[in-house]
Amino acid sequence: MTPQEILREKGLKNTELRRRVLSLLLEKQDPLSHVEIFEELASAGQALDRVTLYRTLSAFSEARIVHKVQGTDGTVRFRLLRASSGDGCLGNHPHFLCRKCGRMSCLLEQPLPRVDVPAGSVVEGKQLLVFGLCGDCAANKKTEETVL
Amino acid sequence: MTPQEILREKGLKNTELRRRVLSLLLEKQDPLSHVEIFEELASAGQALDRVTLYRTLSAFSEARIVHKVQGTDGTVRFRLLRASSGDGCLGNHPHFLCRKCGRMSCLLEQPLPRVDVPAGSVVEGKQLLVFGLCGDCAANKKTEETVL
DNA sequence: GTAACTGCAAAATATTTGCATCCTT
DNA sequence: AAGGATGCAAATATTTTGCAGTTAC
Repeated sequence: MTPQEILREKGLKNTELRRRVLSLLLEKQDPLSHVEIFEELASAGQALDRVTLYRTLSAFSEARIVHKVQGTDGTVRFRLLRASSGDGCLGNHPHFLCRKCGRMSCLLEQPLPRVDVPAGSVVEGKQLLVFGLCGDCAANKKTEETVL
Repeated sequence: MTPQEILREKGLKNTELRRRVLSLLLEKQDPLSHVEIFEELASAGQALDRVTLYRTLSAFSEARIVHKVQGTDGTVRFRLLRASSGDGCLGNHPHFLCRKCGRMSCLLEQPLPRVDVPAGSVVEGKQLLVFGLCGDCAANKKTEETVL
């Protein structure tokens, strides 16, 4: 799906910023933070307002174009959902967060476990976050230690 | 374990604020946020500095007196670990967060699932957060809907 | 034309740092 | 006495709100 198609389907206006954010999310299939998106777009040259980006991401989240993933680093990240993502991503899978480089990735193939909650509680969703070092950072760390 | 004993065991100085924070965490066995702790102690009458509380909670976290739980609401909460908690809490269990009242509770009896990560990654920990409505809020919500 | 969206200013919130002072050990 | 802990001021970072002007439809 193209950015235009996504926006049209959700009844959101087809503006340049929104297209750019969606293009970026389509390109990088991992969850991206507000800051990552801001810097990526800003470094691509164009002027960009943080406030508008906040509102854009909220709008996308409410329209269920993206899902929000809360990292153990305190930062929320956003990733495309469903058809838009091209991989049928529903958001209901674990995520991996590298504490060194801060990159988050989806562990798409794995299910979330069933969790029993106290009687009377209503479960609306769940998030499973695994953190540690990604392959790259684990490899570099080894190198650093060898060097030192 | 008493606050004094916990502090002594970890080699932290036995100050009044620290004792008060630990007493509170011992009393309420659920994870509490910075704000919750601040307000609870402040409403108990005594003067209290936010900065000191931040530093106190960091110190507890580094000393592994507490563990940090990141909520999907963006707020970190703290709970006693191990012997101090009286229930052998190691932090490695799911948590439930009520999106209405904001209370978080530990689902102590349940394990965290095994998660496969890409080859080369190093797993240091994981957090499973279930969110929705707690028993109280679910019950009240029903009432509200009936009334309306 | 109209509602939605944007961009700027500013407010509100959250967290961190520096430093002088105080207190526990 | 000495190092750790505190409290205040201030810097920094993050997110939200208001509003006037602009744009997509």
